Amino acid sequence: MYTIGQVAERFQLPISTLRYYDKEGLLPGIERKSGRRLFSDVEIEALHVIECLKASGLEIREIRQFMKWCIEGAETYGKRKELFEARKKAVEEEMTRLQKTLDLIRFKCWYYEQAIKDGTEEKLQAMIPDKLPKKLRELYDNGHQ
Amino acid sequence: MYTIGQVAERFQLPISTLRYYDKEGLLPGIERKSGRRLFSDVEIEALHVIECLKASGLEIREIRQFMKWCIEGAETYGKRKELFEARKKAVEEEMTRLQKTLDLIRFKCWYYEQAIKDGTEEKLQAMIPDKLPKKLRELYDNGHQ
DNA sequence: ATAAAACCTAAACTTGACTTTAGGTCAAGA
DNA sequence: TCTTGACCTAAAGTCAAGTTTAGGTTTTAT
Repeated sequence: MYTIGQVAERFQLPISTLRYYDKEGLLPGIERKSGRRLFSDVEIEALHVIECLKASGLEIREIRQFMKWCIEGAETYGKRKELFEARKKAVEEEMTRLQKTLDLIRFKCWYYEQAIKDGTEEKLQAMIPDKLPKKLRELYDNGHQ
Repeated sequence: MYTIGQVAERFQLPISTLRYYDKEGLLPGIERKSGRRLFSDVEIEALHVIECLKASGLEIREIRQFMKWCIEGAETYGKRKELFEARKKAVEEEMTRLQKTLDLIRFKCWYYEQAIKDGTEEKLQAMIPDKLPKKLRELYDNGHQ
């Protein structure tokens, strides 16, 4: 059993955030001793899942719904699985988007490197439409679809 | 030259968002004709960069700073390059984080699949600590570092 | 010429996820 | 015992990134 301070330290989260999660129903059935929250391994695991779902882009209110399903037991296995399947898809799409973002960023890094190395921006801008090396041209185009 | 409506359509953004970007200084020096904004290729390119920087996690106020640097000309090449280098690092880190998130999500998908297929949650939970196939065990651990 | 569609501004409002504040309770060490 | 640090709640505040509203102007199609 851990105090709220110990858990905050372990997850590197402010205590106020843990209280907020509890208030929002993300830690249903957490034990109390004379008013103080007692975090057990169940809550530690819940916090791992909360961080995972948050990182996947899920909102607090949807995480609360998931926690409700957990309490309802076996009858909600299907809903819970579908939720994670949907998060999988969302995260995969976000990674694809970030990969495209990265392509354009890499192009811009190269672009400014050239600009610093050998000339004015004007020269370079004239260069983009047709004289770009094939690989960089692809990076540029990727960023602009 | 494009109207705000045409650009909104092209980028699939609400018109109000384009006005907001302009108000926040993200489209410096945009032309006007009798009060109406006229988007040229310069603004189209700016919007591509705005979407890229936003996707990388940059805030509006920092994108405004970047746009100011663009106006200042060649003397800010260094600052602009450093900004993109920093965004590259940030996006790479985010992708690493999302990969870990995905590992845990995949584990949860598998977990609920098992739960639905062959039994109660209790049996499964007892199974996690030691009887997990090696590959899934790794997924689980990845999600909990 | 006129009416609808597209545009404009300023200012207020919204939303989500916290954080801060104010005022109090509890417990462990000196 | 006392006091200090860790904890508690409710309610208000904050912040970013828009969105909505209200009232007005301009363009375009009939």
